[in-house]
Amino acid sequence: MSTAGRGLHGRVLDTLGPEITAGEYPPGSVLRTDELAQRFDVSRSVMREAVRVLESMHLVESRRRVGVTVRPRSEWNVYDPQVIRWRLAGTDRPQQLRSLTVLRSAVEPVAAGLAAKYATAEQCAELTECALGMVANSRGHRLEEYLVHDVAFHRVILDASGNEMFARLGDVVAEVLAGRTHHDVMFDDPDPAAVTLHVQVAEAVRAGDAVRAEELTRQITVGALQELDVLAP
Amino acid sequence: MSTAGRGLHGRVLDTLGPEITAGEYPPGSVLRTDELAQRFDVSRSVMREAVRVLESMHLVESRRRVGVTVRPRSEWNVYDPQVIRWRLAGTDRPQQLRSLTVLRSAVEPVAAGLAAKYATAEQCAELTECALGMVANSRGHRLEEYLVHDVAFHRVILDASGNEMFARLGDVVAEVLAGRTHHDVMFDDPDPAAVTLHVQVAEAVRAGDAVRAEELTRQITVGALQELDVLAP
DNA sequence: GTGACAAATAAGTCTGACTTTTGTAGGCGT
DNA sequence: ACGCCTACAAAAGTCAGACTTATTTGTCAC
Repeated sequence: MSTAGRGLHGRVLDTLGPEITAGEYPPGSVLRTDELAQRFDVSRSVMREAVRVLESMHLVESRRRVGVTVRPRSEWNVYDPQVIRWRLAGTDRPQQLRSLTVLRSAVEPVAAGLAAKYATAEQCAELTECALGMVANSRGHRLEEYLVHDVAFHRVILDASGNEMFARLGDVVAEVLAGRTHHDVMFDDPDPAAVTLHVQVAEAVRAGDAVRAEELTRQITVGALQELDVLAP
Repeated sequence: MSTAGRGLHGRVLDTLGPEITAGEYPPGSVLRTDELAQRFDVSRSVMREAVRVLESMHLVESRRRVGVTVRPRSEWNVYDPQVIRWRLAGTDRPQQLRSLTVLRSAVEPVAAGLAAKYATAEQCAELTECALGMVANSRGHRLEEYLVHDVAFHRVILDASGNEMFARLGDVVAEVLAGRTHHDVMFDDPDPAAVTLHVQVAEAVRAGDAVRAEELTRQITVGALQELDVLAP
């Protein structure tokens, strides 16, 4: 599911990345390439490649005669899917989940409005299909099946918006939704009101009613925010 | 201003990155590290580090016995500031500018609403100061001075939202605004209505009126979208 | 205290040899 | 003709060692 450490440097990142994003090395901490290479039992070339990747994510900065210093959280590339995954897997999970949900509340309504304008007939059909799938699995502890359709629904909306940057948030939304189902408290069955809203959004998009699609989606995201407030006050 | 090629691999990226994002190598194209190393006159180690960075941005994929293949645009990490800069500097500029402006139209209103809730007294003061600076430079061809305050204004809003992911869009917004002033057609003086809106947003945030701050900011971003439609239909 | 100079240090770079994976081509039998 | 298996080759991946360069820090003279 994850990037899967293809190559040695990837395996190094799989443990070093989460350590850094979890805050195990406070900002300003200094790591030395040689020591890291020894610790992970890899050559310096491999270690350097790993450091370069971390550097490109703005997690660390490498300077001569100083070492590899950890940058403050405020400078991280928090939109990097890899960084997001690392943070979701570690101690930063609650804050990361909140940030992402707020981001969703900003982006998804606008995306839905655009989808109402630009969605193809095929996308409309797919959307309706997803909504029906959600309805069909909204009762009887079918959380896994429900999740699949929920994720697909939001992916279609983001894709249909026609905005490449919105579309790229599909993976992120997928992980937020999956996280809600698997890790966090989830009621036995999804909120019926939310299910209805999804169906209505599909209708609005199909009808080309941008204002309505946007407003309905806003209600969905407001619900997600409230859900979060209940769990983590 | 840019990342500035610290180190040899950085200098390689400064030319190879823009080439890829400009679409000079169509998706599926295969590059070989040895050839690239020769072309840029660097050692393979350095070239490998550069490839690793491109790989972490999902611009390319490196596979044994095949080479370094360019990935389709739909898989790029389009939120990576470096990728954004490369695209803004190349042939992708119009599309990138549109994507970012649409993203702004989604994020900034919500950010302003949150800022109205969470902004500190200091941030409110800073905001008012920026708005005043915009007014003061809104006439008489003082585009540069105006730009400085405009950028600062939006940065404060995004920071004051309290959402780390919104805050990280400050640099992006800065480059969009700078691009509008420098590269694209810009009227001799900024739109007076936009200036007024900024002042009103500052007031609304200070007053803690989230709904009003959001709505006013939405008007600002709608203006930015219309501006774009005029330039690139 | 200030300035210049010297030493120490860690990243940066290059090279060459070796390993591992994997796509492809060729041979074989059915 | 078709499928399967093997052998080869190509390219990335890895490693070790020697060398370079920038930057900090400490020292000494003034």
